[in-house]
Parts: sequence; structure tokens; C-alpha cells
Amino acid sequence: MNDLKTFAKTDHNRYQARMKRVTIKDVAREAGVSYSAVSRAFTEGASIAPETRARIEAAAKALNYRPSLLARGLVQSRSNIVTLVCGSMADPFDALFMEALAGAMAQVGKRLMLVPASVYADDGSALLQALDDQADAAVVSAGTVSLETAELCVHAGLPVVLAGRVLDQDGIDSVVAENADGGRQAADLFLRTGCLRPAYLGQARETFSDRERGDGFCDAVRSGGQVAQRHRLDGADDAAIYQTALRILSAPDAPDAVFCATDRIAIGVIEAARALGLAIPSALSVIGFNNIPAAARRSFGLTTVDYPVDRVVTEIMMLLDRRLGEPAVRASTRRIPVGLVVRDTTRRVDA
Amino acid sequence: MNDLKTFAKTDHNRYQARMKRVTIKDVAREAGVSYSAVSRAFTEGASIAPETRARIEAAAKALNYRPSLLARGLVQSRSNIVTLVCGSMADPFDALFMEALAGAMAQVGKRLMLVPASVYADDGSALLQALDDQADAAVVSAGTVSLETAELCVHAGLPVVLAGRVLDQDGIDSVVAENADGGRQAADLFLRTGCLRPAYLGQARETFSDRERGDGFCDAVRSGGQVAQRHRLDGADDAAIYQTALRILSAPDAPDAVFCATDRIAIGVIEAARALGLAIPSALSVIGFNNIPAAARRSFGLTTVDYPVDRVVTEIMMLLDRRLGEPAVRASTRRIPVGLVVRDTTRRVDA
DNA sequence: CTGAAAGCGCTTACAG
DNA sequence: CTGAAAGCGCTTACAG
Repeated sequence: MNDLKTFAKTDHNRYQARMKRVTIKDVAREAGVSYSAVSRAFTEGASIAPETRARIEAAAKALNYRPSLLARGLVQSRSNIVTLVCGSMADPFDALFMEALAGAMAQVGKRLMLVPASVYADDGSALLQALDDQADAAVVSAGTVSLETAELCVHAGLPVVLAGRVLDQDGIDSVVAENADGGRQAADLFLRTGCLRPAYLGQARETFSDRERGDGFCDAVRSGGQVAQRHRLDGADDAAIYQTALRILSAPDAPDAVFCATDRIAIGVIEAARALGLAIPSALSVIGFNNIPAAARRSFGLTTVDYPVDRVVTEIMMLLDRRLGEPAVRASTRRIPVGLVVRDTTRRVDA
Repeated sequence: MNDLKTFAKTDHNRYQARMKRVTIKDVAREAGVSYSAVSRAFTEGASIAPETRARIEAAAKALNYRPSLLARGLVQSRSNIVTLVCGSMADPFDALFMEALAGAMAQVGKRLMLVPASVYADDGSALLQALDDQADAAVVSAGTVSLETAELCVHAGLPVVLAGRVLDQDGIDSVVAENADGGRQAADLFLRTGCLRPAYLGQARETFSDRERGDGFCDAVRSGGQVAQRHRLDGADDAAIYQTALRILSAPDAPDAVFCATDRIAIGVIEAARALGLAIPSALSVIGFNNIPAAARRSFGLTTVDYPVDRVVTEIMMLLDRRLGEPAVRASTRRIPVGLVVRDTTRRVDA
């Protein structure tokens, strides 16, 4: 990957006999019209004689003409690009979110530009790419976004919506799960099913949603008159999840119920429990978050907090739409309701 | 999602008091230089006095100037965009591939534009988006690409590489797994461990790689003097995988060994087998393909054919680089070697 | 090293 | 309905 000189930065023209693009002028010449006419022929609802349009369309087809989105974007200062600052795809939830978002954007004629947060400095500069792209909007689902960067975007009139976190900055909208409520629901179920040593297991690096889930859970446990342990992963991959779970579950004061920041973590806990011979749910209860497809697998039957990805995407689209219509509108945070899906990793509440 | 009028297509200007962008001219004025000078200041290795550059950089910082990638792309006819035509992210392998590709592209200063194949007509038109974007290259990992579309891209000088399939069209490169060899390896293991009724289970809609895997497998089984069953999923989601597996495994002539087109399918087969009380691997052997992280989970311990995603990405980058350097070079197909990773779903070869 | 000019491929008022 | 002109924000020869 070190010698991709050409692709990376070398002067293409030195090497490349790339065909020159067929432009609006070529079509105009072919059709015998001005090139404004060609532009109109490709603009919905422009005033142009049907016959002229037909002639132009024929010429365009003959020449394989395709309007340049770059040029159009430049002149309209609207690129039809939406920048998505994203993180690792190791958790299926993130991949499904991206897929849903890309689909929704396609519905309104926009496409997603991927900016992997990991390749940018952890100072919010990933988001600045959206500015460089003249993106119509940005969605941030990973990485850091500094107040300074956010401010810059707002100032430039770039609508940005944060997924999974809230930033205290005018003009930056957010959509997040009712995380604390999800944590509370998990805690309630543990308490009602007689769990005595509940614990929360969060991400290696605490995130906004992670913290809210943990807080909601621990607060509710405390309200129930118990105290919750609070743990954190040793690392981000499946192996680290498993090892952390092993450690926690084999400690002297091992919990008998674990609420995990994500389903992926919860599945690691289930596997560790099985390796240790802990029966689920009699000796250990487990609850996840997100309700990814794997949670429903027979192998796991994971009780989890359902976080409907389509709702998230719908809200993002609506926030974006609203802000485009009214750029100065107050920042708003949309909370997506979440609900327990009870499967096999928690005990029955028949008491 | 039906009323996103503003975001979708309405005239922004009617609503939007978007700040006008700060341009090269603003910086030039602020720094007291021509705007060619500003351009140079932002061009690596351009001839400009250090002091002038410093002054310009200061002015740029003061104004929060950021070069427009759109404008730059237009004039250089190089957008630094790479279009990825992608499919569903339901299979973790696809998400990991995308992540790896995005990372590699970032290394060379390019970003990925997502085009979900599903939202375009099944005639290869998704790929045409790459042309409209003035993309520097396109990678296709899903959907149909017609010869006609491919031809158009080649003609326009757009490098395209196909992932997971080969197209008989000059100028279109490919990277694919040694699928048939993978199938052969799976078959050999089944035969050497005494399996008597081997079967292949492919995707609902046959794909290029799918077919190669099945062919390689069935041919090798035949060479071993047996005949393989050949099945196909009833649908694309986890539920359909599970149901299809149930059906196949409870048939009168049920197989005692199943090679699956992907790990995801294989996991469904494992779950169906367990539901039916079939012991793995004594009563049923299972082999997958890809070696996704889930395959290594203790819950599955899936024997599989490892298809290293990083190798795939590396080859794609090299093919792209080569074609950019030499646009007319013959199309080439890179075959990525694959290898069995033996875990717990196949019997020991101690006989 | 620096500036003025032309041009990338379009759209958008403005006249006609 | 149609065309000529200006301009979107840059880069790139070309002179100086």
C-alpha cells in the first residue's frame, strides 16, 4: 500500500490518455442549439419546447452525455452529497445504520460520502471534510466533534446531525436513544426477577450513549435499594469482550445479572458464562442493547433493548429537512423510545 | 419520509440564508495578493515565497478558509472520490470489506461515495453514478453491471474494479477469491473425514462467487466418487436461512455435510441442526466461507474457508493504481488464495 | 516568485 | 421558448 504513487497523487496527465468528457457543449453542437438549451432539457420543469428537448435528448443519448454532478454542484452550491463520519463496522448495528441511512438518502436524491473517523485526528477534523465537500449535510455517528468544529459548520450553514450523542452547541441537532430509560427497563427486569448482584458492562472508551445507559441502569438499581457494579471492557474486539467477561464473571463477587452497552458485548458475556458453566438465566441474567439480528438467533436468544434503526434514520431525515428549511431554528434532540424484547437470557417474572 | 420537500429538492434559496462560502478571493484580498497566489499557497511544491505563503496561511486561518473540493475537482478533472457500488450490509463480511476499503482509500487521500445497488435499476445504472460523480475510480461489490455500462466506463476512462466477479469486458479488472479451490478444499475435508452425503448450500439468487464455490465443491466431490446435493436458500434473511436449513436437514436424504456459500449461511445451518438434535460434527459437518469474526465464536466454532479482506483491498488498490498509470492495459483478474481454518464443525482427519 | 487570463462544465438571471 | 453572458471556486499555463 506504500507504492500507489499513481493513484495517490501523481500527475495523471503524464500517464493517462483519459478521454475528455463529453460536455454540454458537445451536445449543443450535435443538436444545433445553445448550451443553455441543453441545460434546460436536463432540468425538470424548465421552459423548453418539447420538440427541442427531444432533439437534445437524442443528441445526448447518441453522445453518451451525462451531466457532471461536480459542475452542477459548484454552480448550485448544492452537491447532493451527505457526509457520514463513521466508525468501525465491527458492530453489525453500525453497518445496518449506514445501510438504512444510505437508502433513505437515495430516496431524496442524495448520496453518502464516507469519512472514517479513525483516519482523522481526534479533534473533530473529520467533520471538516463535509465542509470541503460542500456537503448538503453531515451525519456524525462516530469520532469526536469539538465545539470549535461544530461552530465552524454552523457558521458555514452546514446542517449537521449527531447520532448517538448530544452536543451543547447551537444549531447542532441530535438523535439519540432513550438510553437512560433503556437502562432503567433493564434494571427493573433484573430486580423483578430477583437478581441480587446486577452489573453494567460498558465500552472500553466511554461514549455518550454508553454513559447514559450505564447511569440509567445504575440509578434504577439504586432506586430498587441495591447497588450495581460498573465495569468497562478491556478492549474493543471480540476477544477483549470475551476476556473481560471471563474476568468479571469469575471474580469473587461476580454479578448474577449483566446489562451490556450493546448486544455484541452481551453475546460475549453469554459465551463467557457458558465457558464457565454458568447457567443462563438461572445463575446469570444478561441484557443487551440494540436488538441486532444476532440477538434473535437461537444460539443466543438474547433479551435486549430494541433500538429501531429505521426510526433513527427517519428522525435524522426530518431534522435535516427542517434545518434546511429554517437554518436558524433552535437545536433539537430527538429521543427515540426503546423497549425491552424479552427472550431467554432473563428469568420469567412470575413471582 | 414522503414529505422531505426541502431537503429533497426545493429551492434552498427561498428558505435558506446560508452564509456564502469564503473563497480564494476573500483570502487574496485579506492577504493582499492575487488569488493565483492563494492557490499556490495551498498547492504542495508550488513556487511561492515562504513569507508570502505564511501571510496567506494566516489570512486563510483568520477567515476559516477551506478550499472547495468541488471546484478543485472540476478544474483538475479529478475528484478524489471513489464510488463504491455496494449491497446489503446484512453479512458482516460486506461491512468489514467496506471499512477496509474506506481505510485504504483514506491512505491515498480518497474517499468513498456509497451507491446502494438496490436503489437503482438492475441494469448496471448504479455504476453510471460513478461517471456522474467524476469519480477517480469505481469499485463494484454488488448489483449487476451490464456489458454496456462497463463499456461506457471504459470508454470514459473510468477505472473500475469488480469485487467478487469477473466480467468479460476489456479494461474491467477484477479481484475474486479462489472460489473453486475453496470449494475443493471443503469437499476434500468432507471426503477425508468420511462424510457420505455432502451438499452445497448457495445464495437465494446465484452470484458469480457462489456459483464458483458450488462448482468447485461439486466437481471435487464427484472426483472423489460421490455426488453432491446442490441447494439454494429460499430467501436472503436469517429467518429464511434457518428455514431452508431445517428443510434440507430434515429431508429423507438429508446431507451429513454441508458446505455453505458464506459463514452467515453456515451459522444458520448449525442452528437448524441443533434444533433438530443433530450432533455436530458427528452427525453433520458444516463448512462456511469468509471467516468472519462470528465464525470464531465459541458458540459456533465454524470450520471455514478464510478469505482475507485485507488482501482483497490491497489488490484492488494495486489494480486501480496500475490502470491509472496505464489506462489501456489488459484487464486482469486477481485471484486471492483461500485456506481452510479447521474448527469444531468438522470431524478430525485421523483415519 | 507573482499576477492576469482562460477555462473546468455547468446554471441562472437577463434580454429578446 | 431561446441565446449570450456572467459566474460558481478553483488551477494552470503564460508572461513578466
